Amino acid sequence: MCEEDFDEQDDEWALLPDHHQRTVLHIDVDCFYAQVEMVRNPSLRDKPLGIKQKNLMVTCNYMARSLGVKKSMWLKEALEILPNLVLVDGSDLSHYRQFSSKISAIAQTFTPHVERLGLDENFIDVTDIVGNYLCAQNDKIEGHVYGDKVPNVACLGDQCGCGCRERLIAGTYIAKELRQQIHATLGLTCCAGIAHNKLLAKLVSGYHKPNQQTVLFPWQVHDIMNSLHSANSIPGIGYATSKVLEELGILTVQQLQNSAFKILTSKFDNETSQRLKDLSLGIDETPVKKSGRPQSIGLEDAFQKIISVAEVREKYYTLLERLLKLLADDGRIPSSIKVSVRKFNTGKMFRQRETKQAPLSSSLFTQGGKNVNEDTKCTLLNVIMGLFHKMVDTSKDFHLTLVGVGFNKFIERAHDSQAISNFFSKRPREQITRQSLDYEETDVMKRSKLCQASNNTQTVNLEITQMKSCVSSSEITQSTYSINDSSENFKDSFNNRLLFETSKSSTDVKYIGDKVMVDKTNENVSVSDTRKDLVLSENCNIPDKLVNNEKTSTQNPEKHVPFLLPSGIDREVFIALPVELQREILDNSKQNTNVRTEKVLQFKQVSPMKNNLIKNKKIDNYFKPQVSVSTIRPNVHNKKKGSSVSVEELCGTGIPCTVNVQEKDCQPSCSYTMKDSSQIQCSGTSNGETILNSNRDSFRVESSPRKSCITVDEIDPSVFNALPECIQNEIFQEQELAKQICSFQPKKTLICSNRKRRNSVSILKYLKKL
DNA sequence: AAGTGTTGG
DNA sequence: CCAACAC
Ligand SMILES: Nc1ccn([C@H]2C[C@H](O)[C@@H](COP(=O)(O)OP(=O)(O)OP(=O)(O)O)O2)c(=O)n1
Ligand SMILES: [Mg+2]
Repeated sequence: MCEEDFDEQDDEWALLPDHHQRTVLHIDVDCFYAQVEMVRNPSLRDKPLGIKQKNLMVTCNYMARSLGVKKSMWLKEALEILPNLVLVDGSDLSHYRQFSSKISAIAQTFTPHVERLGLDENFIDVTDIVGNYLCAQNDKIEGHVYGDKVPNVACLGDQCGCGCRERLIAGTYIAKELRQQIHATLGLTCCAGIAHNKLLAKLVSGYHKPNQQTVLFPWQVHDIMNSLHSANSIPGIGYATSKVLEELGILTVQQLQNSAFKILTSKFDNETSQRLKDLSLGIDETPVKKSGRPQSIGLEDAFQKIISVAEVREKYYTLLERLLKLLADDGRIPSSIKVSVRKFNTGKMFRQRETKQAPLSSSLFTQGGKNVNEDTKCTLLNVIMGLFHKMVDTSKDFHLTLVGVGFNKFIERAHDSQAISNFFSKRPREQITRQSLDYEETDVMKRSKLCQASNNTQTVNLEITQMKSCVSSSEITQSTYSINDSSENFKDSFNNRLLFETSKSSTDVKYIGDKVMVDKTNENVSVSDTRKDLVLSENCNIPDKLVNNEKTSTQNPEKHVPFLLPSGIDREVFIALPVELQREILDNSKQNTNVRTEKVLQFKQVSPMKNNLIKNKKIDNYFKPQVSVSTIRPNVHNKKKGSSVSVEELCGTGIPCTVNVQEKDCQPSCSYTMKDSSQIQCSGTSNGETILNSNRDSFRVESSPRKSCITVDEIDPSVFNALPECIQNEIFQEQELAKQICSFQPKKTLICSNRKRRNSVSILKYLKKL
């Protein structure tokens, strides 16, 4: 055991002041897959429901849980406990993905700082909007306070004084509103946790389930951390780490809190040791990182046994066909493929998978457009089988239990010269390529007046929620939340995308008590029939005063943030834009830079250990990137003259390198040392053009004078709107980059660009308003 | 364990 | 490329 348990004297721990500057929400949908299935088929609501994949019941609804069934049970096991368990196959994730992206989209109407975790969880950093929800003179809290017996207790005294109390209380209003919107829009209930960092928000969100929310104040951190038992109940400490901790005699969170630095560093590197300690104390400075589009798209298939190459090929082919569809929907081009197998293990199931990757030529995908041709399929299958043979010696017997394929390292689809002729002609919207299927393909909804409505209405039984319909057409037929006559108004013929706000004829829905009013173009039509179960499910507990709301809605913030569009952006145009662009417009208009929120990362994520011994003295460690990529670009310009060296990316390319910035004769000059030790040199010229010379590759660099920072409102909206989505996207990327650079240090400005970006730069000048 | 996804070394 | 972690 660890005899140094209470040895806190060694000052090797970096003892940081624990800040409470942020307000972070974590939301987690209740029994996600099961709820989605119940929304899709309401007759399942009053039955114990399990969702299965193969022989596993991945989740089940709360009724089933109350009857003794647990998440992640074997089907067999679950049926023994509950023979009349209703089962729905959940192998097809597409419905879950759709709902998932809509959840994130709703969160993104509050703030862009939304990080997805799996399909049903989101972290939301609401620090920059809590100000809009601060209410004078009230201690009223929405939902539970950690440790309370009943919800809505008055706030205990402020034991901190830094303002976190007010911010967190404001956070409870945001969480409440967000949850209501998710419910009103999608029919899903969820839990929320409100705290000053991600770890605590996540931990606390699970304290009252289902359909409830809980806030944790900084002075309760000690309590909540000590209420945990085994170390691996901390998110981030998984199986492997806790096994190693066990070897050190560290089993509980408390033991980890009291562990000595030296003990941990005997098995983990310094960063990890510090991170583990911090986690045990509830300290977590990791930022809420905006989730972009997925980094990988993959499929796998598990089975009892496969022993012939023919079967393997068959399996891979089936997966490939499905995967290519997902890929086409995504719209990007993968530059790498990954193939995996799981071999049958006689003994334990150590060593789960093996994978092999191979680069892919982008030309495989640039020809047929969306639908890859048969040749490509064939080529890919051959690549896959090639990789397979690297893993499995087929001259001997083999026994596989899983095969998988995935694409990664995506690049945006290039737009070639033919596109330029189309820039100024209006193309039918249908021809415009869709950027992504998933969570980028989301909707923006208007929320501003909604909570005001609820503020003014105190007499109804249920809190009023008024939303524009935003269910997709496919859901309209299935969801009880649908509105019969809404299809025309809400379906965007463009790419089958639904808009939350469209024309004047959009339909408002009000949920009032157990009745629903449909308010169409200001003409009230009451709908009474099937709407009852629409309001709030009778099977779900509805605590948190969703039901008896008395005055709670008056506690909602007066101030709300409506969408303010930057000048020059027409609302209609805005709405027609892909969500990604909408978001960027909103970002830009708020003058947000990533730098503010995505601060220097002081702690890396828990990292796995290698051979149970982590190097901790290698000089290397001191030169690992300390900042997230998005902060790097601006930092380049803050570098001191002379020879400051740090790890960077090669401006905007994502390629890691070491940058050495110097200034000679007022011209920026820097050299980049790439990972493979190759060198890229660059020096500025007076005409604003810079060419990078590399012994490895050629990079085109444009040193951008300030005037090239073109903002969207310099572009005629109608012209802009007529552009293909992909070009619009580029322009925004360009602007984003320009904005960051302009807002930092225009003095030394280097913009590295690839070919694609150069195109969009050159076309910008044609788009400026006269 | 299904089936996916992200990240750090 | 893989291990570790997450849902
Ligand atoms: N190992 C896992 C864990 C989860 N999921 C899926 C099924 C769940 O429905 C969904 C969300 O996971 P959660 O852990 O949040 O579980 P639930 O949402 O189902 O239940 P809870 O109400 O406890 O959040 O992800 C999965 O496929 N495999
Ligand atoms: Mg969940």
